[in-house]
Amino acid sequence: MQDVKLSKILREARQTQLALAQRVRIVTLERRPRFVAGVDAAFSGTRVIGSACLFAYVDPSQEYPGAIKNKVDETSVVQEVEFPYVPGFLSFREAPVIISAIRQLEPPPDLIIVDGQGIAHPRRIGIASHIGVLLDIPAIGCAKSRLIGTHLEPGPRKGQWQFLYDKEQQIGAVLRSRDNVRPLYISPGHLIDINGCLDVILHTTTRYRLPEPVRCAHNLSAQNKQLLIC
DNA sequence: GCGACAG
DNA sequence: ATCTTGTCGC
Repeated sequence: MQDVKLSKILREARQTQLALAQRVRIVTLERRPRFVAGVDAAFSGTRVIGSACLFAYVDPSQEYPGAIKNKVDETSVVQEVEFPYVPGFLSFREAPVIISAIRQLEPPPDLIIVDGQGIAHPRRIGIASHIGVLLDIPAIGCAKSRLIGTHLEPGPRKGQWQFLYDKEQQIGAVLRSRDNVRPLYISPGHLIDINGCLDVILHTTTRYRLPEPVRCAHNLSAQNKQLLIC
């Protein structure tokens, strides 16, 4: 990626995003997911490690069974990094490997929680929406910090939240996933709405700030990164 | 023109 | 994201 061509590359990437954004659907989740996947990526030199962890968290026929921690499957894929990190274009850097990892999960996930934004993005197509649309699977954006939007400070207790706005539009929620921790920036990726996102995130988060599937994927990526170095 | 800016 | 030890706080 040479700087001289970066502007041209971003121009094309932007067009891709505008097309994908047309396909994003924010709707009420039809049924509670049974197989929930968490995904993340780690970097080492010129390579990127994408990981996906699948959990059978939610009982579709009953109330959420609480902190079930039964991992069903986990996958990891290594690729050469081919895109720089540019705010607003994260998906072109991380989505390819992550999608490869997700495709190897058995069984396929009913929902995916992505480390990044969903529609809380300048063009409403953050990495969670990007992945959700390409795979046609419900997806949630679960970011550790803000990309765009304004919001009131949510209360200090777990479960307290505030809407994230872009102008007058509600694009997500700022959620306290644990008592006294920095809030998470939650936003619909695809085939789900804000309420659905809060419902799933709260029921997949146990004793840490991040939802268990995402935490697992993060650890797996870091672990494989080490194996890659040695 | 000056900041802001997921991972 | 990554480079990195000890340390402040609940």
